Amino acid sequence: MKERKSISIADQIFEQLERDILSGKYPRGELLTELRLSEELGVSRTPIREAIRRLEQENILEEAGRGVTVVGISRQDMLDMYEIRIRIEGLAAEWAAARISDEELSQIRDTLELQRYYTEKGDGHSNQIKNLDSQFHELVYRACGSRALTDTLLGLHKKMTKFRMASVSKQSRARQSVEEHEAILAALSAHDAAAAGAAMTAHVVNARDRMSEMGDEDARN
Amino acid sequence: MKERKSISIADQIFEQLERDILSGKYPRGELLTELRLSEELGVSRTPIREAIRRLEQENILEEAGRGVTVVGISRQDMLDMYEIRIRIEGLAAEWAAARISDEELSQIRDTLELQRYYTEKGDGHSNQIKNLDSQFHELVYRACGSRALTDTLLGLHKKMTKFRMASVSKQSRARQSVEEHEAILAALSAHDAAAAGAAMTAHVVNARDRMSEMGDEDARN
DNA sequence: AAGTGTATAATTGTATACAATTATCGGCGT
DNA sequence: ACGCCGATAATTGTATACAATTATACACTT
Repeated sequence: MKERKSISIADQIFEQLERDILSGKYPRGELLTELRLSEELGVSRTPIREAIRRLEQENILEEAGRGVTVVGISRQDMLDMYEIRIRIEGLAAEWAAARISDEELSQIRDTLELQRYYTEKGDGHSNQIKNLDSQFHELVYRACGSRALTDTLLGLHKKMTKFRMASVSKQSRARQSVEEHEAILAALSAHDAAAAGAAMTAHVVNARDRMSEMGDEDARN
Repeated sequence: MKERKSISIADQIFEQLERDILSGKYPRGELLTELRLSEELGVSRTPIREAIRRLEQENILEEAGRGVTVVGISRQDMLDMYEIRIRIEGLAAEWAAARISDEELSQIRDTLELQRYYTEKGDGHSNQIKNLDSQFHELVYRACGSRALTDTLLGLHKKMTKFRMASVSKQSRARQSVEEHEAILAALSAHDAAAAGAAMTAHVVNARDRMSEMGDEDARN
């Protein structure tokens, strides 16, 4: 009955540092040393080291002779990631349409239903909506049946969702997002690969355009 | 005068394990434990652990309750990675064409010249040719000016070049590859983004087709 | 005053000890 | 014979000790 996860300290540190770096808490260029982090976080250097190595592997940190420096991601990185997703996320939807199971379809349906519910309910649920949006995309990634494509998209998506506050969207935009998700789900349900790909690509293009239009006030590189 | 790199044991272990896994030395599904690896490789568990964490981050290993299991990559993964590259590697060439420096151009030119030299010289240089081919692509990635795109493509490319013996190519094909590289370089030199993108995409398409045609005899999943 | 060398401090790299968790095996009861 | 249960072994997680490396500061020389 006890589904013990037993999250290790190293994993927690990794998640926390990743979040703090991508959200901008640690400014780009900041030097981090193992000793400082281990004192700040109250654990030994061992789990810190593991977390740092993993973050280096993700190119979020980079070694700097002594210690590591924060690389993080910039607004431009976000736009570039959209350009990449525009070119391959439709492919994931195409492949998913061809092979998705009823079980997977109903998971997506449930997720989307919740998203619609919170969106119509009004403000105050931006966090739930954000998480459900992420879940929708990740379910499609996993349904595409290609580990290479799933991994690539999951990696990009994870960084994007954790970036700053990840664009708090207005309700009008949230409604549009739900509609686009519904179009994607319809095409997936019909196993119409071309339609699913086109709908997904259009959706990502819209998301990019929304971010492009959004404030440039955040000048921090 | 001494450009000391001081490669740590952890880094060496990482490289070695990555190579051995991607080349198929460790069969998919094999269970690896820290103790076994530390005994086999004659080092303590600490550097082993770091290497394992990094390989997990690359989705080449995955945790398995006790120990980690080898995931590696399959022939199908290779084909999928080609599909991804077909859709984004042209973008890297486009962006590179717009901003590449003379310094970067001459590096690519030098690399290509060597590749042509070894290719014409005949067989017995497949290793050099393979490395120069990798170098060509990676120079373009780095010239594109986008960390997100560079990282994504480097990650895919690294896995592909280390896969099995990475397709020992016949000389006829090697010549064709040189020609395609020359077309890409010409477009980059002219700062013609559209031509560079088209040439690069065509090049990756050809590489995929060659692999598609190549033997299916390797049934190992 | 500038540069060089050396001592010193700070930091990372590696090994090991120990704790905690999880699997495995054998015995016991039914 | 089958399944449950506990002891034992195997394995990972964390901390710490120590070695090795690298940066820093300071004195000394020219």
